[in-house]
Amino acid sequence: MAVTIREVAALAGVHVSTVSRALSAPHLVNAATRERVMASARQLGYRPNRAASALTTGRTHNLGLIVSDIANPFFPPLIKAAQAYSREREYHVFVADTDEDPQIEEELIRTLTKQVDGVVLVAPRLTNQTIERLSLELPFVVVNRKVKGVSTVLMDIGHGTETAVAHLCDLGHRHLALLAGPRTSWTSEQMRRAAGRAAEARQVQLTVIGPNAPSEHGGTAAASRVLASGATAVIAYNDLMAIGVIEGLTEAGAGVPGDVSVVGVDDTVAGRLSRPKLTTIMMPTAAAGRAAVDLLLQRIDDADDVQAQTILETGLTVRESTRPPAKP
Amino acid sequence: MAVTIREVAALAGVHVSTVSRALSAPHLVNAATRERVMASARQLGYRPNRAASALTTGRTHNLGLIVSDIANPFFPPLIKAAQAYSREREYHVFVADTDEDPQIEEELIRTLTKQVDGVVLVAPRLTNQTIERLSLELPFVVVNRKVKGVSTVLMDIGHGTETAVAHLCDLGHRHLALLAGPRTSWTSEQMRRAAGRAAEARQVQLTVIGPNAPSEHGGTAAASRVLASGATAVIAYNDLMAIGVIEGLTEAGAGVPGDVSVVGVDDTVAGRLSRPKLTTIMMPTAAAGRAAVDLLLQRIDDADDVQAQTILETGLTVRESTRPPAKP
DNA sequence: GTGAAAGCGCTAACAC
DNA sequence: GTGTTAGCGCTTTCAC
Repeated sequence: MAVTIREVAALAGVHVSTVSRALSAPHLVNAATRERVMASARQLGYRPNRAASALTTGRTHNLGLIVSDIANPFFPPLIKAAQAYSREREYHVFVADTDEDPQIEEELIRTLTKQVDGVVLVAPRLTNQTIERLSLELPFVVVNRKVKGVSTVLMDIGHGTETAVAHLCDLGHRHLALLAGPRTSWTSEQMRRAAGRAAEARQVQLTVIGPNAPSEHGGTAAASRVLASGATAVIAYNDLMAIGVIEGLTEAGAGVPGDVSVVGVDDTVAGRLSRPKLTTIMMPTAAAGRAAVDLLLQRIDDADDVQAQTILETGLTVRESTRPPAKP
Repeated sequence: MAVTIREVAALAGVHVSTVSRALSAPHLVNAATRERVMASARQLGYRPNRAASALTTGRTHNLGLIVSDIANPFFPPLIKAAQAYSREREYHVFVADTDEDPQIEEELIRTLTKQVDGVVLVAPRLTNQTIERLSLELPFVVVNRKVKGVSTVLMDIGHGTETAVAHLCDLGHRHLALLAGPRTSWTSEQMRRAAGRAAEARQVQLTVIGPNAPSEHGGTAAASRVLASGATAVIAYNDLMAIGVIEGLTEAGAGVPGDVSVVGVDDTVAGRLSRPKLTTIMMPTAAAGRAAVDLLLQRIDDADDVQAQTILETGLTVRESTRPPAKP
């Protein structure tokens, strides 16, 4: 076994409790002894055993980060930022992937409960009710969802959607299709509403298609319905779905952006790399990752169960997949 | 605090140790009492506190997974597979990103040591010597690296590289460039050797350029040197770099694959999505993730420090970025 | 300012 | 087959 607080105490010629204090509450300890303790600790290469301290303090210094699909390029920048920021704040993070399955999600939270001080749920597939229930036992921060009593980080997709609709209308489109995401996605619901409002305001037709799987395949599968609807422009739930629908449309003989314009959401590498380069609603994923951890630690440290909320701006990145509609 | 083994014991009318046994060594307990214990546990929603049991058993049931850059599309499928497989085996995984920085990598391993039963190092940036030293304190599995005394999962990039060289030679190329990766990358070194051998065997010229950053930027930055070398085909260290060099070449007026052919490595979504679609050496990332966890758990459970090794096959995925050289 | 002692939740000898 | 006991490494009263 590795070096313990005992050995540090022995070397420094003090009691273990003094070592403990020197390390976690330095101001309670004489400067001279503190120095001696620190020196011994350094010399022995002492590293506190967090499992042990978790037992007494109830603080594990670990966080959970639960996402629906790590392989979706939306998540990695968020995970990366959350993890880097946690490391700065001396927290480790368990990253878990639920494969879009609410049951796995709940089970994961359950088994993680004892091992973490809090959990960040990104775009959960769980119902609000379930999240509310679980949040009684453990601090949560939810990203892209509103849940009563739970701190949230929201990316203002409503605004981004309006901008996208405006962009398409300005190009001259009069009939838009919206490819919805998973049924329990808050983001998808926000998009639907915002698109509905914006379309009405501008007097253009809107066809909602879905729910669809938030993947390339979800997009290709929806292509025929887009064509059947007669829409000349489509806004997809995310970049992956947008790329998929472009494939599907192209295969069906409809050019993008020649015949149909396509807008994605997330602004992932995928959209930047695929051709035509995707016009997409930018989601501030890295900022969201940091903000979520920030809120979570705040909640953990203060324990005044204040429900905080951070709203992040979205924007429209116009590239090559949108263009005025073909003249009939 | 949540429900403990004590309360379960009280409800079942037995001693805590009986509960502990019923849960972790059921065969040591009378079937009837076991049932009673189980029932009580279920009724109270008891979940063992792993931090506590870690303290006595020395087993945390956690693993560490350390990668250089989560945002590199090479990693997510590996992480996803490793995590899903760990979950099946009742392990949680800490995922950490080192930002390509060996110092962060070492520090991360150090702080993780007490909290995990073992660590998977994917394409580490640390020196073999450092890894050997660290492996004395904790079981390791290294992916795409050979380290004395440490179990490894290798993707046979040498073979993939030979296949790629053969493919380019068959197309008629007589001068190839190899864009090397980071200096401490085992994969890069294997590629260099295999490409050297294969080029010599086929009597074609090979120019090695690098080291380069394993990113798009690393690729664009190297484009001018590719052009200067006079090579008509280039094999890049990974897909990202390949995409970058294509951008760089295109900007410099050299068409891909018209003037120069480009081969990537990894077979990520990025390569499939970008245009021209990338010809690339396929790396079995998901399989590697599972294999790594498998080896690690084996090592943890058996403790006979046998050094195991799993070799995974690579292959060549031919798409649009390679073509016969332009006639001079 | 520092030491002594109890205890976090659990497991692992050792009795019986 | 089950209870008793000690103790994992650390923190935290409580004395002094």
